[in-house]
Amino acid sequence: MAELLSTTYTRADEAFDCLQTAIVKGELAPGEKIGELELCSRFNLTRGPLREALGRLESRGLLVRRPHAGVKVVSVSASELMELYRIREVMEGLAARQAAERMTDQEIADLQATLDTHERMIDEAQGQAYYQAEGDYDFHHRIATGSRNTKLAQMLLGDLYYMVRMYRYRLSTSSGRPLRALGEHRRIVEAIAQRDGELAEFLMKRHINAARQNIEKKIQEGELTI
Amino acid sequence: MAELLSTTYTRADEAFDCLQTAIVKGELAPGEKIGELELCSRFNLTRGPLREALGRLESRGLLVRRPHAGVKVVSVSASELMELYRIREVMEGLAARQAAERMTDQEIADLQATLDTHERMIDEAQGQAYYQAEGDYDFHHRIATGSRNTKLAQMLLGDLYYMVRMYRYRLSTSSGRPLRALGEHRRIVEAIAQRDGELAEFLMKRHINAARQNIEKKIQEGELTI
DNA sequence: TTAGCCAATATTGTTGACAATATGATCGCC
DNA sequence: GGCGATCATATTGTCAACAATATTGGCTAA
Repeated sequence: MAELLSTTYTRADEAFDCLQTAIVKGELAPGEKIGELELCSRFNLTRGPLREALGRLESRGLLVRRPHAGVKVVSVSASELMELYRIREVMEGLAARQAAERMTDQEIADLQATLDTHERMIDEAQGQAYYQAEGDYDFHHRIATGSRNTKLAQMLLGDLYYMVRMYRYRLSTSSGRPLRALGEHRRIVEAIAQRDGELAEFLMKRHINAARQNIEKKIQEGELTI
Repeated sequence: MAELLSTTYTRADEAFDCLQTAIVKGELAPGEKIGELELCSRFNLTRGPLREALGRLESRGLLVRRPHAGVKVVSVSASELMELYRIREVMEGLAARQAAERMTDQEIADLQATLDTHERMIDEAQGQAYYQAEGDYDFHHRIATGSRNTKLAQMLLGDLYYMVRMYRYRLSTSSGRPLRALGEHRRIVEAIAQRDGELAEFLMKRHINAARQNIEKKIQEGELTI
């Protein structure tokens, strides 16, 4: 069924991955207008596969194209970023509920183990927000997958997370937040382990809501410019 | 800024639209394997734009591609369709809440007017499920747009609805449901008109949940095969 | 001086030919 | 006779040249 082990990796896939990570990491700045030939030379690609990748990325909302005028990386305003978090809130709430109903015991055990890893990371690499961000991503990734809701996972992992991650990279995490976030993660996993879907949904929604408010505060304080 | 009036319509766009409607209308059956050359002759296209359109459609989950093996229309199982409704439930709940907060009075008035039109349609074209489906689509479309949440509207209108509509076309609406659905629509609009976002969200979620249960029942009764 | 128009240019959109690969049938072997 | 490997074929992936169009700079006129 799921032939994701398909070893065949086409140039268009390569182009897609390269561009996506470049956009997410900020190597291609939001609002930046980029030419096809420039991208070709930069990633050693030809225009055919590149254009196919551009089409996919446009479809996912990471860049906008105007016929004959070129392509530019999407720039998300502060208010749009907040809207993204509102969407995450309800979708990940659903994911948590379904994960509580459907994750295997093994998966839950693994999830708890990763939280321990995250805790060590936070201790060791104090202030290095990068690891925290990666750990956070890992946590949400596992729950999205654990929901066993293919489309939901696809929308979260394929669409929303990439847009959110665009801003994670320049978001200096506030000193207190990582530990509080870890605590929230633990409570969510607890609820999942107890197969309490309703509680898991509630906690997840509150967790993402808190993250949103945290970012909103920073934007208002001018620590984060978008 | 928003040059959506951009009159330039590229071949790839054309290909995309043609294929999308063909898939939604069932002219390309789910699970059907289709060759590129066949599609080219069928829609009078060349392979370049076609491939770009295929990429976009794959990215939206309407078809799956395996390198060198061809492309086939996605086939959604009954359980996956139910999962789609679970996603709709939370996302449209959010849309309704934000619509209650943000729609203009004019938009709300228009929305109420369309409900009157729908009522006439149901009266006149008794049993003609097609009009009911279109009216229903119109209703949900307006609320998604009215949420003023760009990404949310994009995900609903660009992704989910097309997948759901694939099955709308072969779903014979049960005699009682259209009128009940209209009543639910009216109550949702009422809540929006009173700017009661919480209630609008609750009613929308219940509305979609009812639709899901309706379909689920039909599937179990064997009236609808997927 | 500035506003509007026009043309040159560079970029994108499109096309058809070429290369690589999965499929399916044939043949040989067990 | 059934099963596995091999090869031919058709289909997809890739490429480079051609056509169409939006932008930009300069020019003219008010």
